[in-house]
Amino acid sequence: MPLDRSLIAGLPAFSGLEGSELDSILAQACSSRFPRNSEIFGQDQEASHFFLLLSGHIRVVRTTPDGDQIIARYINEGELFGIAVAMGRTTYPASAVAAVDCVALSWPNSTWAELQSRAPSFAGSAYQTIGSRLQDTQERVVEMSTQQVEQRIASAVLRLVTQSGRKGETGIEIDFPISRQDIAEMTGSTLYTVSRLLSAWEDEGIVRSGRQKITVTDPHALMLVAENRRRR
Amino acid sequence: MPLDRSLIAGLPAFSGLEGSELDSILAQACSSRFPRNSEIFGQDQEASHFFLLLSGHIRVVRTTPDGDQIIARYINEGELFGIAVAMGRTTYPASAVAAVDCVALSWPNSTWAELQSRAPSFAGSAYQTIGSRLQDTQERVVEMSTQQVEQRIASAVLRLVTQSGRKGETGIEIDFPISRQDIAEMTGSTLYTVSRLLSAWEDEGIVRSGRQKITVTDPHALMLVAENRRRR
DNA sequence: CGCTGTGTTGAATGCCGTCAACGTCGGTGG
DNA sequence: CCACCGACGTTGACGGCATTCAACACAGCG
Repeated sequence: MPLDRSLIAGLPAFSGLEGSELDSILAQACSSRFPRNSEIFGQDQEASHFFLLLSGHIRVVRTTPDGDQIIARYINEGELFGIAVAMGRTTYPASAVAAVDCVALSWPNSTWAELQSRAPSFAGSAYQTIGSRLQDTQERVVEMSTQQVEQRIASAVLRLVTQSGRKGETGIEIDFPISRQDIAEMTGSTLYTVSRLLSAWEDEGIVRSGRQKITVTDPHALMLVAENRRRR
Repeated sequence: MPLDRSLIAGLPAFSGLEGSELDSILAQACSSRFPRNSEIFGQDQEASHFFLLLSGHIRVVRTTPDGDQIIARYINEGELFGIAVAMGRTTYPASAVAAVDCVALSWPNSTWAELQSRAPSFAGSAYQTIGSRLQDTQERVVEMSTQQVEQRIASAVLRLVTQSGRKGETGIEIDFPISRQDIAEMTGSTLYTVSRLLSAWEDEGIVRSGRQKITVTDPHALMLVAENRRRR
């Protein structure tokens, strides 16, 4: 079954392309389903494809030689990932794991060069994606260098709700399962510290949280925490 | 005076280009001298040019709203910098300061699009530069998340000597002036801790250091420190 | 009904940041 | 040439933040 261009027509990566161009791009793509917690690709694997996430959420994880794991970022719907080819890499620098059941398009890396010349605005958006990820990562380095754990965790939770938030009954909730350990791996902290802080914030009425679930009930207060301007 | 193509012919950014193409690229470039400690461009400034460092060393610095400074990286001879345009940015995300007297080529951003189509391999190398900086920065996040200060500082010093080292009499030395404060801003530490560690390493015969100068006399031992496998 | 993954909380330790005081070098101007 | 001054470097003492370890609670699931 051919893929319908409506899948991708609205995405920023494809803005400025004709319908027929969309079709020819899609003709080379392949759609796949990835169940929750399955690995889409592994760190240091030979990079064979690049991907576009159609639905779900993906966790990008780096593992150190001695087994520590770091969450590099979460990928949201409509974003490119696994674009090692656009960076001139032959292996994936991290692994990608489905945080929930996911659907993604994939293209063989061999199509990259042709795609780039046929649809330069698509390639351009890939480069821009890489650029903004560089910015994000630099920002993270700055945070880790200058802020203490509470502020970093508050910032991380804020980013999660703004990028992947869903309106719930009592506030904005992160719409995929996320554990204390996950937050720790995003902030260079430990699950114990995260647990303590979430408990403290819950006492202050800023968040509500439970098993693999975080709801921010007072985003403004959390912002003050992130900026270390909270009155205590 | 026109610029001679020998200035750039050997650089990886221009590999695979014809001599005449080099000349036409150079025709649009402008060569400038930047004295030590002068600012080439400032953080959040409108990005007007991109640059290639011909000689010297440049420090890329991010400043936080409350005045903390972080050294994002050092630029070495032959590297591109200030390539905000390749990331689709309109402002520079950090400032660039000459660590020593420098000479750099610069191109107006307006030439980027034409350069990209006329010499795609040049643009490609810019994208690869961005990609490898993303990798480096991710690596730095991993280090800051998993290693303690002594290991991070050892790694930073090792990177400096391998990327910008010069053989001295007693070992490999970093060939531009660098202070304890600079190392601290590269590692998310403080000048006090850096000073203590350098003193300790000097007692162990791993480094020799003085005012704005660091010489590694035993790189292998420093590597063991970086990997936390030193026998004490 | 146990088992595994997740979350909570207390207590103790220690790394490293902070502050203070002092030492030293190098450039500059009288 | 010398005195001065600012930038840089060193070292000790102290303290706090966050990790570490341990023990327990709870949920979901086979």
